Amino acid sequence: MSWDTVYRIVKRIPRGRVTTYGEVARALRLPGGARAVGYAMAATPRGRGIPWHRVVGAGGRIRVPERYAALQRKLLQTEGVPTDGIAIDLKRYGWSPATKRPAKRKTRQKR
DNA sequence: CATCTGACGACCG
DNA sequence: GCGGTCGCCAGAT
Repeated sequence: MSWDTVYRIVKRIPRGRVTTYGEVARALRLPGGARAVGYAMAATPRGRGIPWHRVVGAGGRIRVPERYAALQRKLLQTEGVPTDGIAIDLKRYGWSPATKRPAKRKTRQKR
């Protein structure tokens, strides 16, 4: 596996939603590999359509350096994700990469 | 091959 | 709730 796998998942994050490093790592069957995911995100090339800003730390807390945190919060707010508080409400804006099953969405998700 | 590092996570005090 | 430690994985040296 490589970071390409991480990018693939990150790119699937719907607009207006966020996920955590841990979730991505779990989706890759790498529990505990959240760190590697974060490292991958740090090396994420800009301009490739990779919504890196939709990946946050556990609990929806921002885990990026200030210089990027400001931009990330702004981008998220632009997408409709309130980041004013200490953390993002994952219960509402969280998105599980492993649960991405829009196949038969009989029960539509609330937002 | 041995070590260190890092946009992490779970635990513990 | 906050800060420190340990364990985790992939890459770079």
